[in-house]
Order: sequence, then C-alpha cells, then structure tokens
Amino acid sequence: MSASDESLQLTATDLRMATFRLARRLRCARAVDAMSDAQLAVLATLSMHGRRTLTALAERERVTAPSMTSTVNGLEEQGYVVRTPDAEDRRRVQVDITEAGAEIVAQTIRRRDELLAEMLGELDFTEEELAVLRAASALMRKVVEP
Amino acid sequence: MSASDESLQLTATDLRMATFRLARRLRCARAVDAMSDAQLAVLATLSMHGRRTLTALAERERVTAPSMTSTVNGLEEQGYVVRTPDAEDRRRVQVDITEAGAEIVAQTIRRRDELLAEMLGELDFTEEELAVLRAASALMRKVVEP
DNA sequence: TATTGTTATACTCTATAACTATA
DNA sequence: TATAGTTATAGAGTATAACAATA
Repeated sequence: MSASDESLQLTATDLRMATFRLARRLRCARAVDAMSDAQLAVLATLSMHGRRTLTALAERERVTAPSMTSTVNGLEEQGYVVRTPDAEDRRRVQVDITEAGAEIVAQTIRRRDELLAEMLGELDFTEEELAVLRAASALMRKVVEP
Repeated sequence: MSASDESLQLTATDLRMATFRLARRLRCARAVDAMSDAQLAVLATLSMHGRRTLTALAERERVTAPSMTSTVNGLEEQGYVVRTPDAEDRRRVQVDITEAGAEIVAQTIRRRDELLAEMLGELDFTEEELAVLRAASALMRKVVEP
C-alpha cells in the first residue's frame, strides 16, 4: 500500500531541507579552485557517459546552447575536454573528456567523499544509522532517475 | 559501537551522489524566475534567523563583502529587503527582510516541497520507505549542524 | 525549413584592490 | 589601527537575438 499525502508532504519538507544543506556544505570541497560547478558538472557527465554533442550537454544541464558553448570553451582552454567534428553530421561537434579532465573529476569526487566520510565519522554513527543513510540514498536516486 | 571506516566510505559515496542529484533537480523549482540562488539563500537566512549585518550574511554564505553588497543591492531594488543603519555602531548596516521577501521565501519552499512530494508520490513509496527518508534526513542535518 | 553551433550583447555573481566612515 | 561597508574593475555563467553551416 502506498503512503498518505500527509506523510508525503512531511517527508518532502524534511528531505528538502536536509538535501540542500548537505549539498551546500559538500560543494565547497573541490579538487581545483579554478573549476566551477558548471564546468565540473559537464566533466562528470562526460566521465560517466562518454562523448556528447554540445546540444546534448546543454539539455542535460538545462542551460542554453550559447551558455554551454562558453562553458566548453573554458574546459577546452584548460585542456580538460576536446572538440571533435562529427563525420556523419557535420553540423555537430562531439565533446570528449581528456585524461587530465578525468583526473580532475576523480580527484574532486575523492575529496568530497573523504570530507563526507570524516563528517560522518566524527558523529560516531552506528552501522545501523549508516545503513539508514545508504537505504535513503537508494530511494533518493530512484526519485531523480525514474 | 561506532561504524567501520569501510562503511563510512561506502555510505559517503552513496550519500554524496544522491544528495547532489536531488538538490540539482529541486533547485529548478523557484517561486520567481528572477530570483537567483544567491538572493534566495540570503532571504532564507533572514527569514529564519531575522536581521543580520552585511558582514554576517557574507560570512554565512561564504562570500566576500563586496559580493554580498551586490546581492543585497539586487534584493533591495526588488523590495525584498531593506537596509537600516545601526544606531549603536554607525559603521554597520542591518539588513531586514520585508513582507514581500518573506512571501517569496514561503512560495519557493512551498513549490519545492510540492514538487518533491509529487515525485515521491509517483513512485508509490510505502510508509516504511518514507520513514527511512525522514530518519536519514534527521541524520543528514546532524552532519551539517554539529 | 529545421537543426547545430557560434557570436554579439547584457545582466548577475564572484573576486581582489582601493577607498570612506566609524570605532 | 582595525572594522564595516562601498565602489571600481575584471572574469565566469547565464540568457536572448541574430547568424552561419549543414541536413
């Protein structure tokens, strides 16, 4: 049986507050200071899902094409991505992550995970509490990836 | 007994991914399109904690004073905050939220909660699953507010 | 004609440096 | 001298509008 509207609303409020605060705190931990959120999001997408066209990246990040052009320009200047013309459709430009770009993503993820693991460790959580957090994480991912 | 390092690291990775994705998704829901994240964060702080000096706001948001001056200028032009000189220390400027500003915060929170409640509802979560999310939310808030 | 991507232009947030006013 | 806040200036991300190249 599914849950009541009241439970849904209470849970939504709790989860929204907790999610925003934790995200805000973790966002401070970056591998490279010169890396913006926008640039890192593009690199993370390319790292996970491989080459993408500029339009596909813009849609995924929910920004306009000119905005994504600017972000990709910045990444290309730093050597973290390369543009490759598409042989089949010459209007298209494929964006690929470089080794340096992949390394930046890995460093940033590692640093953020270490920070969060330290924060969790300082509170002396029990295995049961950590299990609750992992179970909730799985549910949260179902919410955003239906 | 507290948890093992391995559990901490696994939980941290799960929770980081879930938190960023959900925050990203929810951030799209705003009461007013002209309201930026920076402006909304300031309004939310004032709404919760009352009047603050410009420097106090800058420290809380982890931005520089000139940056906060600019953000507060934008909010003041829209009528969401007012600056009041401090009688005791005339170097200081107190920033207060207006009724219009408080209404914007309330609207945005309401809209985000409704969006999240809908997303949760579409997945037909059970009461037990919602309870897991609420328990995790409480733990997440302990992490950021020690 | 529609799609893909870029350039032009403008606004906001951000930072550092330099400044004013006050303590 | 130190602190609170502003102004000046510059860089990045965002948007809309207009454009070129290709389908």
